[in-house]
Amino acid sequence: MDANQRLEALEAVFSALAHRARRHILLAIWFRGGEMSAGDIARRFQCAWPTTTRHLRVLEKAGLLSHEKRGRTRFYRVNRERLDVAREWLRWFESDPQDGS
Amino acid sequence: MDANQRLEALEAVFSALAHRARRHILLAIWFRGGEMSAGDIARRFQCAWPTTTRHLRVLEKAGLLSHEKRGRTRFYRVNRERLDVAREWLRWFESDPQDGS
DNA sequence: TAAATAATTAGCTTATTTGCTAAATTATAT
DNA sequence: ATATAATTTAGCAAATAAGCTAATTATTTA
Repeated sequence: MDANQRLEALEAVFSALAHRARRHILLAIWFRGGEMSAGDIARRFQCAWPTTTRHLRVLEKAGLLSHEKRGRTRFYRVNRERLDVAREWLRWFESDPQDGS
Repeated sequence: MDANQRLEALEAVFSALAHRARRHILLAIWFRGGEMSAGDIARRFQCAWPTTTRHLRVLEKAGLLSHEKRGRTRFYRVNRERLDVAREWLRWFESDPQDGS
């Protein structure tokens, strides 16, 4: 992964995590065993199904989810390791700041 | 901090981190020694000063920055510990998922 | 006090995001 | 073949976010 890809990943991951519903979806899938069908996800939330579908797409484009189709059902699962993109960015602030002025 | 405040904090922190310029501002201040004047921040970025001012306000409302006024200059500093709000959310995904269905 | 400097606030425009309903797609069951 | 179920895509309206310029506020210097 080159520097540019890493920047894009950062952008996508942090943007995806910015919406309450999307954070909620990730948690819901994770605590259901890491995998959940689109319908079950949609039913768990108040908003209309197409709205949830779009949230799923945003999460998937960010690499935080992937899906597999079994019959007419799509199962989404969390790509837990992709959250490291955010974790790594946060790590910049773990060591004391240098004065680079 | 009660549950509702924690949710609001989460919302504010992740929303603030969603914008490239704001992440960049945090890093710039941090690596300048943890403190930097509004003018120095504004000059470091391509966008107009008022745009940066608004980014600073978003970051400050999220608790990620605070400022102190010395003369006519405002110095912003990073509230490093506030990033824990994001770190803690990410920790949900550290232990293996439970099947709670 | 007037001019200059540091920064913000106001207000406007454009772009993006979010939510909705209706229509389309794909797969299973009758 | 037809109907039903699971889900997405299309397309629109409303809300939010982001950028800009011009005006304002507060502080220091001449």
